[in-house]
Amino acid sequence: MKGKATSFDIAHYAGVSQSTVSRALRNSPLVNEETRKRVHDIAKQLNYKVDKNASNLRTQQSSTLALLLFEDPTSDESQINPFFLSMLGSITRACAKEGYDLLVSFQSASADWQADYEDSHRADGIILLGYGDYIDFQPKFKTLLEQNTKFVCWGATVDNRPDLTVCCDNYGGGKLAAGHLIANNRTDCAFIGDASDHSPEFFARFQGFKDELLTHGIAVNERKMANAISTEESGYHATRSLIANNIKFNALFAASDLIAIGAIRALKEANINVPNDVAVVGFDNIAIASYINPPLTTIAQDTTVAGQMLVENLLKLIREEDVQSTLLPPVLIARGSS
Amino acid sequence: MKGKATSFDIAHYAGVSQSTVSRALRNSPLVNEETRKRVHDIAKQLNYKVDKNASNLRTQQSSTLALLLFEDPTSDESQINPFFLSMLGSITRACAKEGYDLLVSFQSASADWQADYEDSHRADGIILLGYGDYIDFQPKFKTLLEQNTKFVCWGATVDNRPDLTVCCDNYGGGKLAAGHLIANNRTDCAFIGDASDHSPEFFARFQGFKDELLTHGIAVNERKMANAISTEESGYHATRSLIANNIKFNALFAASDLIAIGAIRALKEANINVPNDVAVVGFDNIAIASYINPPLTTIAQDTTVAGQMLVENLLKLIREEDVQSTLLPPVLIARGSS
DNA sequence: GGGCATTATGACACCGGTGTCAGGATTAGA
DNA sequence: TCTAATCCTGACACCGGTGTCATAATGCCC
Repeated sequence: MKGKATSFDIAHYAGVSQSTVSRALRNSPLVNEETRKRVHDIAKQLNYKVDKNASNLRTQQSSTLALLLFEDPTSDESQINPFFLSMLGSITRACAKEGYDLLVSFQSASADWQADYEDSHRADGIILLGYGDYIDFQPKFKTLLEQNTKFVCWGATVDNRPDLTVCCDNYGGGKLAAGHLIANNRTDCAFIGDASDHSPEFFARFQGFKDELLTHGIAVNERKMANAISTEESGYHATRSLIANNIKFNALFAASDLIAIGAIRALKEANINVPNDVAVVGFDNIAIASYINPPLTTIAQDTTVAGQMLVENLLKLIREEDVQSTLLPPVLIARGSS
Repeated sequence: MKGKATSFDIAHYAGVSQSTVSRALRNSPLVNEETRKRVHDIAKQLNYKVDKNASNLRTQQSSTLALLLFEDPTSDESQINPFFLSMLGSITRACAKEGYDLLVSFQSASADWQADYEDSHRADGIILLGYGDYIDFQPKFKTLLEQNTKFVCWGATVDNRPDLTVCCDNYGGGKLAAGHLIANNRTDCAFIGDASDHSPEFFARFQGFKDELLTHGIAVNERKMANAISTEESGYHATRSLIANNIKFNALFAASDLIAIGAIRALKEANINVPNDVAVVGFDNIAIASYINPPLTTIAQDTTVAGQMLVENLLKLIREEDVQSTLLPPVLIARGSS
C-alpha cells in the first residue's frame, strides 16, 4: 500500500461501496451492525484516517478555531507576555475539550493583520488576543462584521457589539487594588500604565482605581502617573522617570504585573524599599509574580475560565446561538509587596 | 452576494473561465497580463480568498505544521513550563516566516497521544515537544516511522534516526555548569533532576556535569542526588528531602530552572543562604530566572534558534531533502545565585 | 400472494479548487 | 498564402470525502 488509505480502499477490502464505508465510519444507524464492524476493523488495520480536507470541503466547516495573538510592538522577539501564554494554554485546552483544533498565529498589532482564516475556510472562527491600541482596530472589526466573520476578542470592545468581548472586570479589579491599599493606609498612590482610552483595559483598571480612592475622598494626583506599555522595561523606565522627577508616593498600582516587576526594579535601584516605603500592586497574576522579591501582590484574572469563555462564546456565535457579554470577576492576591 | 465568493463568481464577473481565474490568481505566466490584473481586482473587490480545503485536497498538502506539546504529567492545569512556551513562541514565528500555519495541541505524555494530524492531511508534518519519559515513546516513534510520517522531536532521540532530533548540547551544558562551579571553588555538588535514562535530556546534563567534575578529580556522591521532574514543586520537595537527610553540599546543579527555583525555596526555608552557603545553577534560562532572588545562574538554550531549526529540519524532511542531526550550543549565564 | 413499510446498500452529484490537454487566435517565417 | 510556433484560454477529470435519491431485499399483514 503506497500513500494513505482512502475510503475506496476500505470499500474494496470490505466488499461494499465507498458510500457505505463513509456511513459506517460515522456510525450512521443506516448501516448494518455487522458491516459497520467489518468496516471499522479494516479501517483500523489500514490506519485509515478521514481526510480532513475532503471532509471539510464537503461539509463547509473545519472544526478548527484560529487564535490571533497581538504582540506589544516593542516586545522582545523571544519573550511573549506570560499572561497571554497562559491564556494560550487555557484556550488550547478548551478547544481540545470541544473537539476543535487550534491554529495559532502571531500578529504584530501595528501592521495590517490578517484575519483570513475564516475566509479561506481554514477556521470556523477567530479569537483575538492581545493588549493593543484598539482604536486602530475598530475599522478592522467593522470589516470583519460586514463579512459576517465569527470572532471574539479578549479585552477589546467592538463598537455596539458587547457580546463579542470576553474580559476581566478591569474596573472592579482597579477598585480591589485601591481598596487593598487603603486598607493598608497607603493612600498616596502612583499609577503606572496607560490611562488613555487607547488601551481600554488599562483605562478601566485606572478608572476603578481612581473611583475607589475618590469614594474615600482621595484624589489621584496626575503628576504621579506615568505611561507604560505592558513590558518590564517600560515599567522600569516609567518608574525611574517618576523618581527622577522627585515625585513622592507610598503606594504604586501598576496596570500589569510586568510593569509592576519593572517598577520594583526601579524602586530597588533607587533604594526605595518595597513594601516598607512603597507598596506595589500589579495586575494579571502571572507565574513570575510569586517568585520575585518581594512576592508581588496582584489582581488575578482566571485564565482558565477566560480561555473557556472565549472558546464557548465563539462556538455559540458559530452555531448562531445567543451570546451574552462576559465579565469575569477579578481576585486580589495579597503577597509581600504590599 | 450570499456566502463566500468562489473562483466561479470571479470568472463570471471577469468574463473568463474558472480555470483562468485560478491561474491568474496564482500569477501563472500563462495568463495575459491584462486578464490577470482584471481577475485580481475583482477578487479583491469580492474579498475572495482561496478555499484552503479545496486547494489542499487537490494538491495533497496543507502548508500547515502540527505542534504536539507533552506536558509534565503532574503539572498544574493552567501553568505550562515556561521553557516550552518560549519554544512555542519561536516555533510559531518560524512557521510564519516559512509561510506555514501552526496547529497546536497539548497531549498528556502518559496517555496514548494522537499524531493523526498528518494522516488526516491536516498537517504536513509534526513537531514533538516536551520533557517526557521517552522510553515509552519509542514504540510510537516506530509506528510513525513505519507510516512514513514526517516528524521531528525536541530532545528525544528516535532509535537510529539522529536526524529527527533537534536539541541543545545538554552534555556540554552540564560541563559548563560544573566548570563554573569549579571555577568558584564549589566542588561539593548536589544534583537535582532525573539521572536515569528515562529522561535523556536530564541524563545528558548530569553526565556532562559528572564528567567535567571527574576531569578535575572530583566524584559525584550518589547520596547527594535526588530525583525530580521539571516543576518547581518537585524541585522543592527533592531538595527538602536532601536537607532532611542531613546531606551537606556547597553547590547545587538543577536539571532545569523550575527545579532550581524550587530548590532555592527549600534552601531558603532551611535558612541556607544562596549563594553564600550553596551556589545554585539551573538550566534553560526561562524568563523567571532573572527575576527571582537571588537571580538564577543558568545554562541558556537559545529557543529562537531551536524553534527555527525544528521547523527548518521538519520542512527538509517533508521536501525529502537531507537533514543533519542538530546540536545547539548552550551558554552559561552567570547571575547572583552562584 | 399482493401490497406496503422497513432496512441496507449503491450510484451519483457535489464541495471548490488544480493540473492536463486540446484548440483557437495571433504572429512569424518561408 | 500556407505552415509552424507562440500565446492564451476553456473544457474536463480529479482530489476524497458527504448527502440525496433510487432501488434491491426482507419482513409483515391482510
